[in-house]
Amino acid sequence: MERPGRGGAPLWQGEVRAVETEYRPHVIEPKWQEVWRTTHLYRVVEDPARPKYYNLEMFPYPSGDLHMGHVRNYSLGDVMSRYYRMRGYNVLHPMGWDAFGLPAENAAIQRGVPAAQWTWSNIERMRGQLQRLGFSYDWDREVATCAPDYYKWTQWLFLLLYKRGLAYRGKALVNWCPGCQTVLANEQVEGGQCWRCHSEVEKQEREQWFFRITAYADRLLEDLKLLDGWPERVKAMQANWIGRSEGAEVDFRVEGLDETITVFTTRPDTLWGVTYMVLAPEHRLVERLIEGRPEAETVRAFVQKVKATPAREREQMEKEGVPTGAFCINPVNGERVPIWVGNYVLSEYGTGAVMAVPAHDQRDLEFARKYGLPVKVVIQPPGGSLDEATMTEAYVDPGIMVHSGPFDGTPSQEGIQRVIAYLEERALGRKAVNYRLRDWLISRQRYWGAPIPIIYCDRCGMVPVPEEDLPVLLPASLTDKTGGTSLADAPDFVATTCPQCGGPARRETDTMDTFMCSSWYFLRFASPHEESAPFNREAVDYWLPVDRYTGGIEHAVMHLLYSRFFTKVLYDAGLVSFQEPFTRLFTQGMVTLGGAAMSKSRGNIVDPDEIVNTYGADTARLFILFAAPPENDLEWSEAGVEGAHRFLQRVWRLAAEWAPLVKGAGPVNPTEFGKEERDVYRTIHETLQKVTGDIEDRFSLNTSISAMMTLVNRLYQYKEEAEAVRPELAREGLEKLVLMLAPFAPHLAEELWHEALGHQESVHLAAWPEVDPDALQREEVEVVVQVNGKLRDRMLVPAAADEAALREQALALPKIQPFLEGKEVVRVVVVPGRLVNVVVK
RNA sequence: GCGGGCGUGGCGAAACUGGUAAACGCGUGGGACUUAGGAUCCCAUGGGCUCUGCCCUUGAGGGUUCGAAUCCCUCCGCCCGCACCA
Repeated sequence: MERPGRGGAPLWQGEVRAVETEYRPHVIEPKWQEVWRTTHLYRVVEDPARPKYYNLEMFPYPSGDLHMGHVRNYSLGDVMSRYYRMRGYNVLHPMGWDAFGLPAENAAIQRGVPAAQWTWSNIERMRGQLQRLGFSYDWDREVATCAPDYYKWTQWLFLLLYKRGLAYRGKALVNWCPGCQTVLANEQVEGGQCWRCHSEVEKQEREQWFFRITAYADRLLEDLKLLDGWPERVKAMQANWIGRSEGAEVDFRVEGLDETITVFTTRPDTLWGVTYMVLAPEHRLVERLIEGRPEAETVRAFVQKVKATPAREREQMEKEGVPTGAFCINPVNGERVPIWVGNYVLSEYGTGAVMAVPAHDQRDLEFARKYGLPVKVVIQPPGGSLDEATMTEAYVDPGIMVHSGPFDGTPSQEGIQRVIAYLEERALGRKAVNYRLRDWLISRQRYWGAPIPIIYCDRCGMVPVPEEDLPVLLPASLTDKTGGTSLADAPDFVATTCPQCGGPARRETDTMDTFMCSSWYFLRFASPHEESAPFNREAVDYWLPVDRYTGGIEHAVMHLLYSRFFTKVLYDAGLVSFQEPFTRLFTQGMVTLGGAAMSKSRGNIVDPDEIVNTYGADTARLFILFAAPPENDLEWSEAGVEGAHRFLQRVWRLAAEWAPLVKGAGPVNPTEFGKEERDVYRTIHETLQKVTGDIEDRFSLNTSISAMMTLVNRLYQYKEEAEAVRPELAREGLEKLVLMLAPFAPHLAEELWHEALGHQESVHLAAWPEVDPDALQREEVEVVVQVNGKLRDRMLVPAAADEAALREQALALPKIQPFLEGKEVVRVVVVPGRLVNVVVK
C-alpha cells in the first residue's frame, strides 16, 4: 500500500511560499481534510514490527446531528490517536454507527420513510460532520450495526450463546415500556422509568429471550479487580449493580401442606429469632396458603392492591402486610411461625420470601411493632442487654448468640458460618450467594433491530436458523403498515419453512436489544470486512484488547457490563484470548450550557456546525480541550471559544512573520546562544517536556494547552525584545510548537508544517520531538527564603549551589536580618534548588 | 442507608513527590497603535491595612510537620450511582 510520509510520496506538492498573514481555517481545513482523505493518511494495517495502540471512542447513535458531547468525546480520542501515531505506534482509530434502535424507528414512522433510509441519511450527515472536524479515523473500517453484513454476525453471536446454553426463552415478570412499546432490560430502567423515553415502566408477565449473564456474575465482579485502568466510580457502579451478597437459604416447612418456603438470609446467625415470615404478593404459594381460610379474601384484596400499584410508587409506600392465617415451622427450633404477605418483599430478589427477625433488623422491627408481632432477641451486644418489649432500634451489629439452642455463647460473626454448616448437615438449608443482577432481557417487540434467528416449527419446536442461512434479513420496510411496529405485522417475514423438517414454520418476530449490537463492535473493527466470521482471529489477536476507551459515564453499567460479558463468553468459546475488552477506560464529563446538559428539550443546544462555520474545527476542538480537565463537566462559553481562536491566530501570526526568517535556518547550536536565547531555548524544551508528560502520563490536556500558550507568549516576548531574532532559534521554537500542536489543532499544524516550515510530509506522521536534556539545564535558579515557613525573600543562586552555600547566603540576606534579631536560629531546612527555611525561636 | 467523588479568585481552572497558592485562559480596568476599533500589542487584576512593607486567604475546626490546597481526625455543604436487596 502506498503511504505518504516515512519514505512515501510527498503529501503536498506546493511551493514553499510566504504564509498568508490571515488565519483562514475555512480555506485550510477543507484543503487538508481532502489531502488526508485521498492519501488515506490514517489507514492502518497490522504490522507486527510496531507496537499497536487501539484507541476507541464510543460510537454514536445516528440521531441526525452531532452534538457537543460527541465533539468532546472524539476530540479527546483524536488527541491520543495523533499523539501515539507520532510516537511511532500503529494506531487503530476506527469509527462506526450504533444504528439500530427505537428513536430511528419512531422518527421514520413519523416521517413516513423507511427506518433504514432515515438511518443511512443520518449516518451520511453525521459522517460529514465528523470529517469536517478533522478526526483521524481510518474510514475504511467504518461499520454500521444495521448493515446486513454486520448484523449477520450479531445473529451468529446470538446462536453462539444459544448453543452454549446462555440464551433462553422464558416467562418472567418483565419491564414493559408503554412509550417504546417494548420490554426493557433491568439495566435500562432508571428509577422506574425507561432510560430512553422516561415513560413509567410497567411490570408484565411475558415470554421473552434472555441471556444468562447471571452465570457470569462472579467473574464480572471478580475481574473488576483486574481493571486498574478504569475509574473507581465505574467499577463501583458495576459492583453495586451486580450486588453480590453471601448468606444462606433456609427451608421452612409449611404446616399442613406438603410444601416448603425457602428464604434467603445474610444473617443465618439470627435464625432462632424469627417471629414471622413475609411473602411477596407474587409468591407462588400465596394462593395455596389462604385457600379455604377466613383470611383469604383480605389477602386477595391486599395482593390485588399491591400488584396494581406501579413499581415506582410501591417503593415509596409504607410497609404494610396481612396475615395469611397459615404457619410454617422454623427448622432449627420447631417453632410455629405465622406467614404474612407484605408489600415490601420483592418477588424478583432472593426467593421472594423473607424470614423476619425484628430484634435484629430495623425494617422487621417496625413491621412487628405496627402489627403487634413478637420480638425475640437472639444476639446480645457486648456488655449490654436488649429489652424486647421496649426496643425501638433493631440491634444489627455483631454480638453473642443467645436463645439459640446449641449456639448460645457463640460470637455472631462466627455463628454465621457455623449455622450454615449445621443447616447443611441436617439438610435444612445451604450456603447461598445471591445477586441483584438479573438475566439480560434481549427481546424487543420492535422492527428496527437485528432479528432473533430462531424458527418455530409445530413439529420440531424451536429451531435455530442454520449458520449458512444468516443473515435473517429485515423486511425492507414496515412504515406503510398502519401502526405496525413489530415484525409480527409482516406476514411475509413470519412465514417460513422449518430448517429441520422442511414443513411450514414461523419466524421469531422479536428483534435484539441494540446493546447486543454494541457489545462486540470493538471486535469487528479489527477486521471489518471479514466475510467468514464475526472477526478475523489474527487481526483480533493483534489489535485487541482496546488500549484506551473513551466515552460517557451513562454507559457505566449497561454497555460496559454487556461488553465485558460478551468478551468472557467469547473467551470461554476459545474465540478470543483475553477476558477483558477495555484495558483503560476514560469517562469524560458532560458539556453543559447554563449548568445543565445540552438537550433539545431544554433548548440549550450549541450546534457544532455553527462553531465550525464561525471559527473552524481547530478552534472548536482546542476550546473544548482547554476549557476544563477531560473528566470535569465543561460549561460552554462563547467567550472561551474566542479565546481559543485568539490563541490560534496568535500562533498563525507568529509563524507568518517568522516564515521568511526560518526558511533556510539550520539546526540550533546552543553554544552560540546568549542568555536570552538560552532562556528561550530552555522554555521550548520545558514546554515539550510538560506537554509530553501531560498527554501521556496524566491525560491533562487542558494544562498541556496552557503550557503551549505560555511558550507562545515567551516567543512573542523574544520577538519584541530581542535585538535580532536568531533564525535557528525561531525555527526551533516554531517547529516544536507546530509538532506539539498537531494533535490538538491538526489542520493549522499541518498548514504551518508545510507552508511556514517547508516540510513535505505530513506533520501527523512526523516523530514526536525529543526533549534536549541540555536545554533544561539552568545556570541560576531562584530559591525562596522563608522564616518559620513564611516567605520573606528570594535569591538568585547558581544551580549547583550546595546546602552550606545556600544556608550561608540566606542567613546573610538583608531582608532576613530583621526576622532573626533577638531570636535563636534553631534549625535551617535547605532544599537545594528550591528553598531555605530558617526556623527561629 | 450503602458505595464513589468533589469543595481553591468575579468565572473555567493550575499547583504532578508535602516546598513560592492562584500558572494558562475568560472577564474587568488602564495604556499603545489608529480616522475608527468590537482587530492587534503591552500593563494591571485574591482580600485587607497604618502600603519601602505587613497581615489574611484553598468549605469550617483541629492535628502531624521546619513547612499542608496536598497527609490524618471531626464537622458542614454539593454531585453521581444503587436503594424496602432480606
